[in-house]
Parts: sequence; structure tokens; C-alpha cells
Amino acid sequence: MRKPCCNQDGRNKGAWSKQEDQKLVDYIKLHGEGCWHSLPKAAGLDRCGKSCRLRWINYLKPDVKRGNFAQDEEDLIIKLHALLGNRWSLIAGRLPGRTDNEVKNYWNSHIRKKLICEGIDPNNHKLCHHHLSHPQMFPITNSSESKKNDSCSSKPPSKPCGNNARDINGKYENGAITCVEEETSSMLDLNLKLTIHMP
DNA sequence: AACTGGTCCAACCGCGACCAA
DNA sequence: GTTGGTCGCGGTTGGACCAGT
Repeated sequence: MRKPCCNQDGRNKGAWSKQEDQKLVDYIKLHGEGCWHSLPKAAGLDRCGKSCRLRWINYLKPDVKRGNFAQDEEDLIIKLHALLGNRWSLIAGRLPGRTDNEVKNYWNSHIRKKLICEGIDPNNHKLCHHHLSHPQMFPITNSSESKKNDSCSSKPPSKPCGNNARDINGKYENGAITCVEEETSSMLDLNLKLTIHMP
């Protein structure tokens, strides 16, 4: 039997009000991050801890950068995704001020379509033979064009490396490192040197 | 102006990992 | 070694917004 979700106990769900935001910000300013489970009660919020944590990390944190992604940020996301796969938290960690949720959304709504329309498989970042042999089926378009023509879109990518084990520092254990190395060796043209280290 | 379909993003859900008892 | 509580991550969804008709 699955554990009931923390949100099934009649607590608030959906969009956050300004009052709720303010309560959360005030509490974290006073007491700092952490102890998410007990935070809502202590802060006087009718939310679960997970919801509070998500709201803080993705929206309320002072260093969160809002607005459009720059071209160099987009390039970096593509390169990092080629190496790491759907490890959004790791990718976001290399982009100051960006959150994993934001990177994930941007990937799914913009970059993925762009790559597909350019004939690149977003799962493995390799040129799609189908596109090469039938270029008319995957016309290269800009982002606004791709909005109109969503024939390029497909399901979000699945985890490219299967069960990647992750330790508490966000580094990878043996299997995943091997996976990254394989990815790296298969994409030498990306010309990217990446090291993952402690924050 | 009203309707419709597509897009985007904030938030939710479920699962796995970690850790203390 | 087991169990229960907590945290963090990635996938998914709902609804607001926008452009086209």
C-alpha cells in the first residue's frame, strides 16, 4: 500500500497567495532553510512541507533569476543535457540563479522542439537519420515557427542512463559515471569539458 | 467580439535515497 | 538488518495566457 501523499489531508493546494509567500519568506529569513516538514506549522502555513520547499526554491529564493534564458545559457543546457541526461538539478546547479524546474520546463517547451526540428534526437543528441534522409519532414525553424508547427514535438525524453545512483552530493556512483563517459565519448563534437565537484 | 486550439509554467505527485532509532 | 520519517528529484498535470480564425 502506497503512502498517502502529504497533500491529501485537506491542506491548501494550487497557486500561492501573496500572504502565504510573505509568511514563508519571513519565516525563512528568521530561521533559515531546512526542517521542511515542521516549517508549515511553525510558519502558520496551511501547506505541506514539500510544497513550501518547492515554492521557496523555485520562486521565492532571493537569488532566483527570472526571465528568458540567454543564448549561452541555452547552449550550456544542451551540452550538459548531452552529458548528464535528465539530471535537471545537476544542470541547474551549473546555471547560477536557475532552478531545476525552470531548466526542465525550458527544455521541454523550447530546446527539445528546437533540437527535433533541427534533426537532432534530444534523447541522445545525435543527428536523426530520418531527418537527414527526409529533411522536408523536419524543417529547420525558429522557435516561433515551431510553435505553429508542433509536428516536431514528441514525448519527453526518458532517463538515458537507466537507474543512475546518486549520492547525497549529487555526484554519481560507478554505473552512472560509466554512463556519462560513454555519452561523452559518443559526442566528441560537443567539445565540452565538464567536471562535477562539491558546491 | 467570441471561440478554439496550442503553449508555457507553477505546482503537484510518486518514488527512491538517506538517516536515525 | 529493519523500519519509519524526511528530503530531494524527475515526471506529469491543470489552468492561465496567447494567437489564429
